[in-house]
Amino acid sequence: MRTTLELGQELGYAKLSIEAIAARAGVGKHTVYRRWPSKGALLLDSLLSRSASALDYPDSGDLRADLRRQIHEAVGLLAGGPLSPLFKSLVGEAQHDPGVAEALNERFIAPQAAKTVARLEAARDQGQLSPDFDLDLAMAILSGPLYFRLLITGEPLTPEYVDRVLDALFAGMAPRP
Amino acid sequence: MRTTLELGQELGYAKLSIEAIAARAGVGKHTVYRRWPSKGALLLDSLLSRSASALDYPDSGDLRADLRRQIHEAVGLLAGGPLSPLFKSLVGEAQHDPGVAEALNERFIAPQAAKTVARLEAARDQGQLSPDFDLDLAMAILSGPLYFRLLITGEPLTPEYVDRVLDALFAGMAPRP
DNA sequence: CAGTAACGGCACGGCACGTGCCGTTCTTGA
DNA sequence: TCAAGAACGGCACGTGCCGTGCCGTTACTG
Repeated sequence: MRTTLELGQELGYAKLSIEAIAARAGVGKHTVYRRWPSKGALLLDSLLSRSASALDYPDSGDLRADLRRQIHEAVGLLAGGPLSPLFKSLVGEAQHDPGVAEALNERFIAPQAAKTVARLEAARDQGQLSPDFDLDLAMAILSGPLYFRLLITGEPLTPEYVDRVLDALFAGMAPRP
Repeated sequence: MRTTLELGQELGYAKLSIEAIAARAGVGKHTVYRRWPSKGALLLDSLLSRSASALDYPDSGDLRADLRRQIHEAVGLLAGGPLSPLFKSLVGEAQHDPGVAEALNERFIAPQAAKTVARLEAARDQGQLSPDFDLDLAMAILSGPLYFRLLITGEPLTPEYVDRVLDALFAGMAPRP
C-alpha cells in the first residue's frame, strides 16, 4: 500500500499498473491479486490507511465550529495535499467499476456522511437547529458543493469556499424564533 | 459518434475500446485518431451531440418553475436515461485525464452553470431574489447535491430529490421584506 | 518435525494501444 | 475536365499491461 501511494503520486493513476507496484514492492503479482481484485480496490485501501484517523468529528458544543474544523481538515487532506489527485482518480474509477463504487461508499462516504448527520443531530437535540430541518439534506448541501468543485469544475477548494458554503447553510438552518 | 454511444451502452465505458468502435463503424482507426485524441474526448463529443439542444433554460417569469423544469429535464437525460452510465464514466475519466476534464468543463459544465447563473440574475433583477444573494454559490448549492448523489453515493436522482434541494435553496433565497 | 500455505520469480496468451504502410476513393482547384 | 493531393479502409507491427498458470523456496502451523 505504501508503494501504491508512492508510485501513484509519481505516475498518476492512469499510468499506475499493478505490475509496476508489485515490481517496486519486491513482490509477486499473485500476492497483490490475492488481496485486491483491482487497482481501484488497492488504491482505496492505501488511501484509507493514511486518512482514516484524521476524519473524526469533534464535539465542542459549538456546531458550526466543529463542522468548520472537521471539513477544513478533510479538505486539506483530500483536496489540498499530495494525495488529492489519487483521491479524485479513485472517485473517477468508481464511476465505471461498481465494486470500487460500493467499497468507496461503504468504507468512506457513508461513514463520513453518518458522522456529519450524527453531529447535526446532536446539535438539533440541543436546540441549535430547527427541529424540522432535514439533516440528510443539510449534509448533502454541505458536501455537494465541495465535491462539485473538487470533481467537476476543478476550481480550488479553499477554506474560504468551505466557509461560504457553511454561511449559506446556516442562513437557512438557524432555529426559528 | 453513433457507434460510440451504441457500443458504450452495450459494453460499458471500461470495456469500450477505440479498436472496437472503429471496427463496428467500418472505419479505420486512423480516422478516429485523426479527430479525437482519446476515448474520453470521443465520448464527450458523442454525448454532446445527443444532449446539447435539450438543456436550455426557459424564462417564463417564474424562476422556481423554470429551474425545476430545466433541472428535471437535465436529470432525466443524464441521470435517468440509458446514457447515464456513460455520462458518469465521462466525469470519471475527467478525474485522471486533464484534457478531458478541461473539455468537459469548457463545453458542458461551464456553459450550463452560466445559464443557471444568468437565469438567477434575471430573477434577481426582477426582485424575486435578495439583491445580495451570492448567485454562484446558489448555483453550486443547487448542482452540488445532485452531482453528489449521481457520482458519489449512487442514490437514485429522483425528481422528488431535485424538489427537496430546490425547497431548501429557496428557503434561504427569498427576498427580504 | 512434517505438512501446507503463502511467497518471489518467471513465462505465457490475450488484448488494446498508437503508428506505420498499403492501395483506393474522394475532394479540390487549375 | 482532369490531375494532385488529402482522406480513407484495411492490415500489420511493436509495446505494455492484463490476469493466470507453474516453478522452487520460505514461513507458518499443529
